[in-house]
Amino acid sequence: MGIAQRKEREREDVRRKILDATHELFEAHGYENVTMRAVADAIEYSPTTIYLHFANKDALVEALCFEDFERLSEAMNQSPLPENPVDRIRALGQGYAAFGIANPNHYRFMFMTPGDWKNHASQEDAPPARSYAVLREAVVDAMERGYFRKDDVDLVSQVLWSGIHGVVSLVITFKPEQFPRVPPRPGLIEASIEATLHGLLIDRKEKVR
Amino acid sequence: MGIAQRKEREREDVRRKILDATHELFEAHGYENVTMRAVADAIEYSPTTIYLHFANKDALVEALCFEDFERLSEAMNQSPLPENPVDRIRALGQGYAAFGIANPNHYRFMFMTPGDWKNHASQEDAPPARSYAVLREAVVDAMERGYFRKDDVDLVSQVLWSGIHGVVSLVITFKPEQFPRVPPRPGLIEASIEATLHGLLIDRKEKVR
DNA sequence: TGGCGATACTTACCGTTGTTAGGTCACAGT
DNA sequence: ACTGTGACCTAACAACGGTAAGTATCGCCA
Repeated sequence: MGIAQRKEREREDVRRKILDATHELFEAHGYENVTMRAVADAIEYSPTTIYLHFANKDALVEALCFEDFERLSEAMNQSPLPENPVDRIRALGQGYAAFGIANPNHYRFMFMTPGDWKNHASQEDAPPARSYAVLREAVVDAMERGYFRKDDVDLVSQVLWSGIHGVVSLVITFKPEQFPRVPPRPGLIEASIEATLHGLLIDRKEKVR
Repeated sequence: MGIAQRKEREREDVRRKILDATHELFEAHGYENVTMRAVADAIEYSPTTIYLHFANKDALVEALCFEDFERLSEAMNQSPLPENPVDRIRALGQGYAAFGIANPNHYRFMFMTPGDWKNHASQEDAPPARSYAVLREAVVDAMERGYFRKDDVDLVSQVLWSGIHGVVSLVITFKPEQFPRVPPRPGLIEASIEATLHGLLIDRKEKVR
């Protein structure tokens, strides 16, 4: 019965081609300049073929978005994470920021564009929830080990997340070369992480770095 | 010579109508659902008339954006600002956040969408620069009066700005009703401001509130 | 071997978008 | 009264996301 499997494989190949082509177009031209026809041209199929694999453009981009969350998750867990929870939060933030800066168009769609994908994304096992869970765990750890004041874990996690997200999205939106008057300062990412962390730490004189 | 003035006034009236109609459509349906034809319908002119006042859709939205920056500036300076620089930063942050939450579609275009308007926006007297200048001044004040460590003023200003921007943009993107698993915690805005502030303050035991 | 049914894929089209070309028409200046 | 300017509209363009209906290919069973 190798035939059915071969057909399935071929189908998967086309799907992969579509996703890869979309990924590249995304990266090169951003979301609003990615058209179904451009994707079709890139993979050398007619535009309608895409609809055999994805219900519509939203579904296609959503699928791509899910893969990007996987990549983000990898970027955040890439080096072995420090055992110390505060250092771990630092490392997570750095990985997160590096991903966002390196993939601005993807980041923009993932975190700066409203869309229905969130309904699926809020499921327990979805990649977005997993990345958040890693941060949350570090926060729990930091509280248990006395680095952070015991508080609403999600509140503190969201303070940390929104802090780093603010830096990344600001840098993405106001690209230095386009906004020359007050360009994002070098070291802004580190400074932001440190400021938020120090604001959350119980005793700032404690040796954390 | 009242004729030329009357014509100029009429012309300005149409321009105002266009901007007001766009503003309302923006608020009601968000950026991507605002079409030139919808604006034209709203003001009871043909679509082409809009092009007599604005070069294209981008220029129209950019003009609207500038007016929004004025409104943001007002929202931030609405109540008499506290004399204490730290309290002032708090008040500025609250005003900023309130504006963003109340006008998510406008905020999204102002701070979460790249565009060429930034080239104009970076001019000294443009509203975006003015809002930033108010914050910056508070930071200078806070440093001079010993609340903040003396440091790169723009770096610290941007840390504060990106902190509050992160909260606002996250709340806008992940609307609680659409992202039910981990909705933004109540008090997130205040907690974020406080965390960043405490992280920047020289002596956290100092009585600042 | 020849016909059948399913699946992959395309062409042609629909309505809508931003935008432009070209024409109409009122009206102020001479 | 004539003319030219400018406001305004109709009609159309190309490109978009998406659909309907057709063609062709290929494995399967007689």
